[in-house]
Amino acid sequence: MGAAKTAISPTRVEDYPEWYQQVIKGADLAENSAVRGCMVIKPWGYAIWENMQRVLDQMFKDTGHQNAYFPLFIPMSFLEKEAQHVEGFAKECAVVTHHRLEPDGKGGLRPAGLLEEPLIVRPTSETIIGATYAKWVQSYRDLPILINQWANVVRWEMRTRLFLRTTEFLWQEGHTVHATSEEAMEETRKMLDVYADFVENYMAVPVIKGEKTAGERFPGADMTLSIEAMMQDRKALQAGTSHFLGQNFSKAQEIKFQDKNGEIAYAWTTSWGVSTRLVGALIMTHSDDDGLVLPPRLAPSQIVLIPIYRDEAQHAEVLEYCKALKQELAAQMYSEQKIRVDIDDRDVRSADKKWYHIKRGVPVRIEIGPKDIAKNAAFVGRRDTNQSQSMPRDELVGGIVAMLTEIQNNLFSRALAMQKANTVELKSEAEFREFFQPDDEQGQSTGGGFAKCWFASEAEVQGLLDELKVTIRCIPLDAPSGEGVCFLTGKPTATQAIFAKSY
RNA sequence: CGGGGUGUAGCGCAGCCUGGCUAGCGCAUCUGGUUUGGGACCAGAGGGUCGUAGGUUCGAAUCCUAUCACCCCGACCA
Repeated sequence: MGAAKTAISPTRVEDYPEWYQQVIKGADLAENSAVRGCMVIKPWGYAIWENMQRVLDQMFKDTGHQNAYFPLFIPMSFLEKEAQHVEGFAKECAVVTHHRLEPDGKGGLRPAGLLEEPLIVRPTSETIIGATYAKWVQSYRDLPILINQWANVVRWEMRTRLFLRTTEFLWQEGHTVHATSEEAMEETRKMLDVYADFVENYMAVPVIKGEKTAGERFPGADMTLSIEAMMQDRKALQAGTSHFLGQNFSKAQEIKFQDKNGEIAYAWTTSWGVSTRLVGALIMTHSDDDGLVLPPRLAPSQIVLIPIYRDEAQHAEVLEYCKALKQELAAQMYSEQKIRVDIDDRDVRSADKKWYHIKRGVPVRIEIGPKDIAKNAAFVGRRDTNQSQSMPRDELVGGIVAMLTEIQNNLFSRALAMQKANTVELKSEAEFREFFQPDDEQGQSTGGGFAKCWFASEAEVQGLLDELKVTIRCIPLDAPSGEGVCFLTGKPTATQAIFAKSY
């Protein structure tokens, strides 16, 4: 066979960033809006996010958290209270300075009603939530506070990309308060585990759990944990973070309480979040040159039935058969829910329908025509392997749960194999430079991969990292604890980290 | 904010340098027909203040001036 025609152009190898855009377009997930840097999330993309939300929300509740909602606006003075935090976010804040519009005399409008104190559109809510918690906490009996909110936030980024980095994005942010450092630390770790569990078992994206170095920490945190995933261009994507905030915010905002001994103590806080960026991670981990590939557990539609017919009489017969088959499939449980089955009965050529659903990543496609009905069979296509075959109807109905499970597992193991194949241990500057060298003259596909390296000091390696556009992703929680030798300076060190190019 | 670029039909573009008939092409859309187990073919149709404002000219998508918007590279980043 010659070069096969792909549904997405360019291919991943030809131009990865452009391929990513085209997958989103082909799957009809989202599009750019009239507002710079902000996206419109379309129904198919939003349905994926809703599935993510549903699963995560249950996980949060199962670990003792409740949902609440805090304001979109934060008084500017709140942000000023935690020095590191201000510094981290000041450069990317949307600021509301007026509360009214009036005619400008030239047929247009102009802002009026200057606010006494500017309001910041939340880039994250530590400050407004902390200020609220300060009022709620009096006694050790009020602790812990375990709250999550689903919200939108705004960060005025210079360059945006659909799902990966947009000016406004959707996320959840958990904010908790604890009486002791140990308890807050345990919460921080627990929520990282929840994220890792979700991303690996639902999104089928393998991750590395680790701790951020001081230079990569969340502004105002004592410790930041993250999960890092490898995309198909071998770049790293931070998929979730969990922060141990120590007493920094409680001191800045007076979150204090009387402990069992009657002493006044500052509380210990945490925060943790994942965003619509996860949709980007999903796309870049599994999709291929024919478009989106969705893991069954998160696919809005897990199975699509495509009727094939020539005339109205056949149409009626085939549709009848599809409806009955749908009922049998949809009655079964997969991943604690009824299987999501749709019949695509649109007045569109069947070949077009097939490609439509391939590009949208539907895990299982079932094509039904008169010939299949005669054999009491169905023509079944799997999106993960792109293989299709005729199956007896009984076998299909009886084996559908196993098939969905197999697809889910296959996606994960494929991604894990990819990650492992591109993770290496490097011991010298020469090896390091070689590893992160661009693959071609245009500098395309420059991912390199994950490099495990011993290093002695963040400051000492910074120059090299800037030069190669590499960052320290994390110090893996399971990193070796012994003594090593810094790959750059040769100094002895106890720290091994993962270095990678990143999004 | 620095350096480059682009604005022409829903989308993608040509035309501009060297001004000239009714502003074109591909995809998409609609109609009719032929097709129909695989991303169809033929014929036809609809759809444009050529980013905006001003200027030069008998005549401007094309030349000049101003302005707006967007894109790419850099600093920032879930």
